[in-house]
Amino acid sequence: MREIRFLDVYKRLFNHFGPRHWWPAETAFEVIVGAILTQQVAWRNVETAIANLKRRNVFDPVSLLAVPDEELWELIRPTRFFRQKAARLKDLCRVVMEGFDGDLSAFLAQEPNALRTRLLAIRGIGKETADSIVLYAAKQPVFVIDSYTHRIFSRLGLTTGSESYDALQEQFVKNLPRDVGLFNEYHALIVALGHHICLNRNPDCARCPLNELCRHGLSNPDAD
DNA sequence: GCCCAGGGGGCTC
DNA sequence: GAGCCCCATGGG
Repeated sequence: MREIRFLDVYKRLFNHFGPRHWWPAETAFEVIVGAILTQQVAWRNVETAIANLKRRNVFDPVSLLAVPDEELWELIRPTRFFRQKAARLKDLCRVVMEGFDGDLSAFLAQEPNALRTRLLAIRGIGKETADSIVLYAAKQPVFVIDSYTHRIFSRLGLTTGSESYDALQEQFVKNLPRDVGLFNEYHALIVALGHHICLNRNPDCARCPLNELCRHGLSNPDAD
């Protein structure tokens, strides 16, 4: 019942959008930096900031820690809240340096729950950011919840829309096979749907796959 | 000019 | 736990 519906939504989204190839990053370090910088900001601004960091040649834990705060602020200014985010980036780098000799892959190779707990202990890394890092950088099967997930699945009638982060995550985990590839693709597809003719701006868009899903009552996942 | 993006923390009640 | 404010850029 529920399990089929969560998978049906996935299938219909995948049929519509195709593979999303997430996370848009070349390295694990880039995933982590992007996950912090993307908080409450459009992704294009993150791309600008990452390009700035690469151009300045400070795109690794050691170099980034050596940049004076004022200079780091200017490099990541396009991502809003740049003073906070600069401190968060440095805190993360410091954890990797002090606990793992700067070995990022060793840091990410921890047992997933331990990694998540360690990430959550860093100020400025909450559940969504931590789970994004565990899923997309460490490639462990945790399901990432974001605001689109809350909005879309309550619109579909599968959830109430007022669940906590943990409760909604639990819904996905218990109704889907625990597969890192599926979790990776599903969250990316949810974001794609959220971006596509966004829910509040153009709810009547005839081509919106969300409305398509609603009209068909999620009953025919293979007919798209 | 106005709105809002791929959040999180701290505070209050 | 919910509600509110703070952080403070840039494109449509």
